[in-house]
Amino acid sequence: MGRAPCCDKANVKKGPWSPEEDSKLKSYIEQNGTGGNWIALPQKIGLKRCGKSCRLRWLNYLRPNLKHGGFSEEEDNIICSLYVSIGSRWSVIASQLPGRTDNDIKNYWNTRLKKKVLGKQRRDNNRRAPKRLEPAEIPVQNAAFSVSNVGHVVTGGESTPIFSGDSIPPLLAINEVSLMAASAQPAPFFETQQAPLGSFFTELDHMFGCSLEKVEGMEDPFSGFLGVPETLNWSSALMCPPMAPASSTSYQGSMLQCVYNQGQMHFD
DNA sequence: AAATGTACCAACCGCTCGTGG
DNA sequence: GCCACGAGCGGTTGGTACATT
Repeated sequence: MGRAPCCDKANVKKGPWSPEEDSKLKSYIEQNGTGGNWIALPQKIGLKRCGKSCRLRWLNYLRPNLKHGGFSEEEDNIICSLYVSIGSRWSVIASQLPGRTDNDIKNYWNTRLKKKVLGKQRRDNNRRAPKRLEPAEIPVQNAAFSVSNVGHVVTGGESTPIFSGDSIPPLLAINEVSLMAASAQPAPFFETQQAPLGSFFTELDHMFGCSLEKVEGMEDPFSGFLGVPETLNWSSALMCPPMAPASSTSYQGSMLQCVYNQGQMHFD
C-alpha cells in the first residue's frame, strides 16, 4: 500500500523554477498569504508544481529579508557552536540566524564547515582513533557523568539545566558544560543519546574514539576550534573508554593526543 | 584547450509530527 | 483512540560553476 503521494507526480513540473513561476508564487503569497494550505496553492495560481515544492521555494528563496551570499565569521561561530550542542537541528539553528534558511545552513555546514572542523582529522590517518563502540558494547562502570533528559546535565545526582528548546543562547552550552565537574558517580552515559549534547559527543567519538567531558582549570586543547573562546578550559576526563586497555594506550585525535591511563583519559 | 575533480547550492524525497474529523 | 492529511524537517541528489591537472 504505502503512503499516498502528496500530489500527482506525473503531472507536476520538477527542477529549477522559472522567473515566471517565481513571480506568480511571490505575488500571490504577498497578496493573499498561503492560506495555510500549501498543497492546494499551486492549483489556485495555475502552477504545475507540487505544494511542497512551492513551500520550499518560498521559504528558501522568495520570502523577504533573506540573506544571499557568504556567511560571516560570526555566523560560522554560531553555527558551529549550535551544531556541537544541539546537532543537526537546522531549523533551530536557522532561527538564531536572521535571513538564513535551514537549507542554507545545512548546505554550508555539509560543504564547508564540516570539512573545516573535521579536516584536521585526515592529516593524521596513520594513527586513527579506535572504532567507535555501539552503546551496548561500552562498559559504563567508568563513566564520569551522564547527560540525562533534554536540557540537563547530571553530575553525581544534581541536575543542571543547559537550555530549553525555545531559549537557546547564541553561544551556549559549551560554557555551561565546562562547569560540570567530573563526578566519580558511575552513570549509564549512553542512555542519553537523544540529549542535546548527543551529537557533540558523537563528533568527539568520531574524532577521538572516546567521549570526553570538560573540567575547568586545565589547558584548552580546543583553543580556536569551533569558535570556542580561547578562555575556555577543556580537559580530559574519560567518560567511556572505547576499549579496555590493560594499562596505558594513546589515541591520536585531530587536534591533540589523548592518553588513556588507568581509567582516565588525558590530553598531551 | 580539454579533461577531470571539487565545491556549492537548489530542489527533491521520504519520514515524523501535529491537528482535526 | 484512530485515521487521514498537511506541514515541517533532515538527508540526499543532481546540475552547474569553478579549479586543477
